[in-house]
Amino acid sequence: MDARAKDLRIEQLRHLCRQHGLVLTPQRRAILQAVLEADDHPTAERVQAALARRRLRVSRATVFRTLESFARLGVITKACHPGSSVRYDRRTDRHHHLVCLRCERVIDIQDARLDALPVPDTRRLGFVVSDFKVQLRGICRECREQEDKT
Amino acid sequence: MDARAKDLRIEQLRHLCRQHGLVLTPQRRAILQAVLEADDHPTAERVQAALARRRLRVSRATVFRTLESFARLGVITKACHPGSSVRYDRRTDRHHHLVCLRCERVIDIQDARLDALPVPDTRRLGFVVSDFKVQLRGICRECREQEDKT
DNA sequence: TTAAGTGCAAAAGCTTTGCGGGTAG
DNA sequence: CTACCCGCAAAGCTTTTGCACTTAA
Repeated sequence: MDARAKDLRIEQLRHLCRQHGLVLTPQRRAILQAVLEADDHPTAERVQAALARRRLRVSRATVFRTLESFARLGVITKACHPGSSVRYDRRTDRHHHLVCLRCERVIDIQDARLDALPVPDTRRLGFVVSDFKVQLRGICRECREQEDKT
Repeated sequence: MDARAKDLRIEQLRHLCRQHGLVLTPQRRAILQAVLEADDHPTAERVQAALARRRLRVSRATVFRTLESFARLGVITKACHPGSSVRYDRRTDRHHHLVCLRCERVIDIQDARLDALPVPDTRRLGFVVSDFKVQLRGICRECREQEDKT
């Protein structure tokens, strides 16, 4: 993600914080930056590790609390995945995911034809759809190469 | 799920076990039955609770191990979801999900037009797609009603 | 019979919570 | 000033592991 886009997102965060009576602390800013720099749908733990690499110590509790509140604010989203720890996605725009069933990696893809899919009517279920996402499930390159060796 | 369909799935499990040198133990059979009877993409813990309701005591470790190996065998699948514990799906056929962003509930839907989606070419990424699934994200009826109260 | 599976208990990993002290606005 | 936020540490979940005992085929 380029610097310009990152600045915009920080600006957006500043706005949302003001709007919701939250303080834009250095920790919050750093956590958002770390997520924006990750393209691998990181867990809280990986976000903390990325901060540590930059010599920023932020407590584990703060990382968890902050990511959760960012997701509530809509600055970032939660990625759906088959594993067992929450993963966050820096993207809030429409895109789709390749999900590796072996290593549980999640890879972003863009595809105009998928964006145009016909959203079914879910009103009779009382479910209000705000967005959609296509998951293409399969095996990633790395996992296939690993397999070939055995 | 009707009795006939359940029997077929147990038969399928027997086959797969034989094929992979696994023993079809009473625990494994009971765990599969419990998953087949659940329509809510249960966690390991909920599967164990369902067994307990039927007065079947199966250790936690066995439930975890077994669900994991069922998913590897392809008797059941793992559901992708935004939360923090693994959830299993009794369905192995193509279908789609409504995901509630508030309570993280996952609801199955069937839709022929979604089934007919144009799958993009991911070969240049080295990713081999075996299946796909559409996630419609939004807020479920229960969560909206809850919200209206406040 | 005997390889494979299970239960148990402990360890390991993930997430939340309560609280006292610190800080932005 | 004052509400909000952070770090810490402990508690609460979820999942895995090692090992001795049991059992299905």
